[in-house]
Amino acid sequence: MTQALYITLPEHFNFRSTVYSHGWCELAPFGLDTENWRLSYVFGHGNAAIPVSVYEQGRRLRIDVEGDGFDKQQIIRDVRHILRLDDDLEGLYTSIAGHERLGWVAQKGAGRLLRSPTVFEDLVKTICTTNCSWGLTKSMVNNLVDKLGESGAFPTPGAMAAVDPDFYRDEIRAGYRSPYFVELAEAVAGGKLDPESWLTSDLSTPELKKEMKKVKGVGDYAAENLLKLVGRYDGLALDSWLRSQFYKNHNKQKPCPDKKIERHYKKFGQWRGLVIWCDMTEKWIN
DNA sequence: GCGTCCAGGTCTACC
DNA sequence: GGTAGACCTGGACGC
Repeated sequence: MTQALYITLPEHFNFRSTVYSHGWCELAPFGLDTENWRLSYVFGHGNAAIPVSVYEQGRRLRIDVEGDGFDKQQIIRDVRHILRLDDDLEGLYTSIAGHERLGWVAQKGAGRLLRSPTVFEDLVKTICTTNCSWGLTKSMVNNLVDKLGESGAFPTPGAMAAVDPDFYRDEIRAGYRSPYFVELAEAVAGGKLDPESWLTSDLSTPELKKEMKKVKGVGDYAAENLLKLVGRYDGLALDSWLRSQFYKNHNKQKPCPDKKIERHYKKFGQWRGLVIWCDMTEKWIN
């Protein structure tokens, strides 16, 4: 049985640019049907797995939900969260106003970065992006969902804490990250760490970054990527891909120190992390 | 077939 | 605070 829910879309929202904002739409339990332009996801609510399919219908977003007995308001809250529907990007658009190269961002209503329903899931996925190819990232995340998730949903901290490092090495193919996942899952499941609190933290960005880096496997890049996903854009989150794109677009293909990249985007202030991301991913969106 | 390199980096030991 | 070396995996590449 399929039920439909609807959300009225805000101004300056672009469904496709949000879905394509970064690689998250390729990571389970997300799925993308580009023929019909539907984004699918499997929510884990309690012990239930709830598959949904999200697509545009005029200025509304339609959510097809499989099954019954689910909490409609929670589904709507979660969809608003993953698509960043309540994010205010006026500051971003103001910071790039009149900029020749970046005019398309405001024009398209781009700048919203797709995220998972929980910071925990984004944290685990971010660790899966470090020091490996994108193909291996997808493989690790697929394995987590297939082997530890409930009916296609992303595994809970409890489920991830219930297996040992050998399981992560042998089944998830997580390599040296294996003990990091056990330690993280145990801390979250045991209440010692609450990544969800990062969404509303009063800490300054440098202090919050420091907190994030206490998690094993989270360094500068991973922390700054997570900061973007909790709505703070004053870190560039430089990784090998972003650096190579900068060299191609702004430095005649030649490598340069990170400080030069930082200088280039300094003028965009607290929005610089989002500006560099939009600047380097223009071809994905347009 | 085999060895090397490197990808959406981070940790630890050492200075 | 800065840096060298180690670290899983798997695909690409050269030989």
